[in-house]
Amino acid sequence: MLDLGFVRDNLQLVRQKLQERGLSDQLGDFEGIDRERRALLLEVESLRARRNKASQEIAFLKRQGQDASARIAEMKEVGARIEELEAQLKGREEELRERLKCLPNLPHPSVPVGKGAAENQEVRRWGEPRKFSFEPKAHWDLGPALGILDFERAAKVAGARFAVYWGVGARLERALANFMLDLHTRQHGYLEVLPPFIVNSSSLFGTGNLPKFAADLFKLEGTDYWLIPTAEVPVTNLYAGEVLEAESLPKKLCAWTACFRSEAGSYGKETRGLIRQHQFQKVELVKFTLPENSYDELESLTRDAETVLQLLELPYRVVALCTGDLGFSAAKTYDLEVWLPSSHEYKEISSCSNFEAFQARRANLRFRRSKQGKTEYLHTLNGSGLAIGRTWLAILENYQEADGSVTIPQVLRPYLDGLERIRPAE
RNA sequence: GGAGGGAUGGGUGAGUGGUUGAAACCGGCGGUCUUGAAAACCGUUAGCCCCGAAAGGGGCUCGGGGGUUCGAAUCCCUCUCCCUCCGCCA
Repeated sequence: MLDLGFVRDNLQLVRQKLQERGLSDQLGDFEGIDRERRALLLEVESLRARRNKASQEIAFLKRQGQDASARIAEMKEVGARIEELEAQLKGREEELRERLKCLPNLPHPSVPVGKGAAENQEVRRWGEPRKFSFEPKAHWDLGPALGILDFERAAKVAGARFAVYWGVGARLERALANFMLDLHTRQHGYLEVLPPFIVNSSSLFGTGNLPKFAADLFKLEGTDYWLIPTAEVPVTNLYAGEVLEAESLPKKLCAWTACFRSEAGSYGKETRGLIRQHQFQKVELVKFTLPENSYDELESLTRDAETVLQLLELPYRVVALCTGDLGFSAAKTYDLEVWLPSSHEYKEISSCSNFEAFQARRANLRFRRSKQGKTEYLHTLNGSGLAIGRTWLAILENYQEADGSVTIPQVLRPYLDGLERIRPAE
């Protein structure tokens, strides 16, 4: 959420940034409503001041055993007037809050201006896509042929966009989770946390998923519980409402969770394979930082995520999302895209973002520079490190052999009892 | 699922309609004393918002929301969370 005072003082800028995102002007008569709001507030508060003073007089008169009925009658009227004005004030505040809640974050000046994914800017590439001496297969052919991936039975027990992993397939998924968690906790200084996979709506508001994006989520019927679309939601809200010490920043957390997405509106898009599922696993990196450090922290967080791909020796590129492709809460985002030989393209496998104080304001995440200092909003960042399902499929496709077997990347072998290759089941 | 109890400032905890934004204690900060530290003593110690150039003035907040009242931390309703007991359960 943007700061009310900031929006008031920078309406032009906010309007321009909205436009750069390719969004229509949702501000409406922001200034007018705010002006009315402040006029009402002024009047209500002065009436309340009057009532407070009179209340003391009434108390005094009563204690003296004198008659206070005249003052009481007078205050009865004042009270009614206050009530009237309060209702109006509440209406104005509500209007402003509704607008503010639905306003996206402002893109950072370094974010390229553009309409959509086509105008994202490639920042760097790593690794050389392998030259195949045969036609590389897609993972949705390789996996089932190896007997480690099964969409039919998943459809039977759940439905479309679910998968069942069998045997080594399941182990590979688990090995990837362990490998990523070990890397980030041992080499990159993150603290592992295991959060709830179900959250309340207040947490989803904190990260910016609500109120606008309820359709992307699974809600548990008859409750205020939602399945998490990413560990970002529970982890970012861990310190909601708290005031942290500046010395405790940055806090670097990493979490393995299942993630659940309704994928409403994506019908017909990437329906085959593991790319777009209702349920997948992910290791998420989350940082809470000082405002002045957040952009450096974004660079290092992105590098931490890239390290996973480098160690797995999967070719990838880094792109800076343009204004038109940027998520609602993000001020700046780098996507990591892994090479997929079957489709001859780079496919998103991680998204690393700086949210600046946008989520901090919504979730009330603050810090203090000194004991007697003022509280300030901290900055939040997160990135996938990595999406496990997509890493799994990238390994299958990039490490496949002509006979349909798949070589296990070196770094994963210790997690699989030294297994070097997945071969078709007998 | 059933029955009961609770939520007050950084912490413990008092306060059951009127100078209570809130006692006391602990903690924190500043000081006195000391070579230094401890102890002791003294002082100080919530947040948010509005008006204002500032000085200053005002408002709101005792888990959230609503109500009663001239006036609510205190009374009523409701929601959330926590605790105890019973049942069930990994």
